[in-house]
Amino acid sequence: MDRRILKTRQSIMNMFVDLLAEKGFEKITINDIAERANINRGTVYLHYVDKFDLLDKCIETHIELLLQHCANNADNTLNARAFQSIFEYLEKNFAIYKLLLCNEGSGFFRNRLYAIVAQSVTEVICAKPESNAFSNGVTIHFLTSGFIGVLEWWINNSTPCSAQEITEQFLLLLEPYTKHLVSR
Amino acid sequence: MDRRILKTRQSIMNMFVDLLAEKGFEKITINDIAERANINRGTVYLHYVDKFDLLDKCIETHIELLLQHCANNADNTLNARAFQSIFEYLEKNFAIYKLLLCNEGSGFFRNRLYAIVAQSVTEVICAKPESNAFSNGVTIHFLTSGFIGVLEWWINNSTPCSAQEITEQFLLLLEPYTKHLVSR
DNA sequence: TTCCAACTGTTGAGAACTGAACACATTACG
DNA sequence: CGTAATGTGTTCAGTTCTCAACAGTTGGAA
Repeated sequence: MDRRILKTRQSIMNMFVDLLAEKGFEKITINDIAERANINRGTVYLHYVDKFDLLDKCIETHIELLLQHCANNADNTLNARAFQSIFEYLEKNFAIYKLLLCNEGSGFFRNRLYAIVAQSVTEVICAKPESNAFSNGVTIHFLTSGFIGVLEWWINNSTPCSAQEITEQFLLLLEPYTKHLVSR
Repeated sequence: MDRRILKTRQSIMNMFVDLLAEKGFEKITINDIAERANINRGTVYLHYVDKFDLLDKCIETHIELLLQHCANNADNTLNARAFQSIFEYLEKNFAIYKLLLCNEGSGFFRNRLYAIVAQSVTEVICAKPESNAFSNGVTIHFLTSGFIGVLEWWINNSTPCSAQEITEQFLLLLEPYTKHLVSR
């Protein structure tokens, strides 16, 4: 891709996240973003239709980065390493993900993450021979919701424990239900 | 000016100074600069004919910035405030000016600065009624050289004292000769 | 209310930058 | 020695970004 596009989008996204932290989504204007990013106002519209679209794309990008990080650090999507990888990445980029998960985005980010996690869980569970459509649905959403809940709690409370500790705790909780599902 | 030009030149200059500190002028290639600045190699040639030209323009730019800083902080070019302003600016941008003054640039920067200072001194001295072409020449170059010498010593020894101290010391040295020239 | 300032979203012409290619020079290395 | 690798400086068609202008909307102060 043309490096101008990459630079422009990166600049816009970064300044957008900064502004999100400073004044909240409502009060952000396209002018603000353009000014901060040192970019012509019209250029913003070449990449995003409006600031809602920018928020969407921003969330999408950070979901992408999160998944990419996991793919690099863990072979499977559902093992101890993968979980810890997620927690570590969120910890490292705490400021951004705190914003996306809680204050702003009004659930968009959570929903996207939920869908992705649910998909991964589904793949693991439905691969098992003793699968049953109904009980599977319950299990999948129980596990997914549980995981997202832990994650939100951890971020909302400003990572009160280390990534390793939360991973261990979470795996401990998971064990009784899914001994045969999650590879350690 | 088109903001793309400003951004491009700024990026090139910054990376150039970084590389200057890292490997020295000789070993820098246009490829290095383009890569670091995240810019197409050809674009470098749109702004600078080669790396020597880049060094020239770099020096010129930093001379410009130095003068601009002085203009903002002191009304006259030759008073106590102006001198301190220079020392303060050099101190703040120590890394860059150390490079330009000493290691690289092989005297270009010094010469440019010398000319500018000499010009200022000349204007002050020749405005005095008792001016005399010959003795003026001696005085001008004695004062200019003295000032540049102090400045080089201060930078080469990594600013061994504060900007205020060096200014005071310098003005003290200056006093006997130019009591009637320099306004305090 | 009216007015004013700020923001939005769009357009067009033109400038800056892009990648890719080119021929040529210099350097490193078997 | 040859030759492979790396760097130089230039060109070109195509893309992105810029500035300036536009009409329309919104929100707050007089």
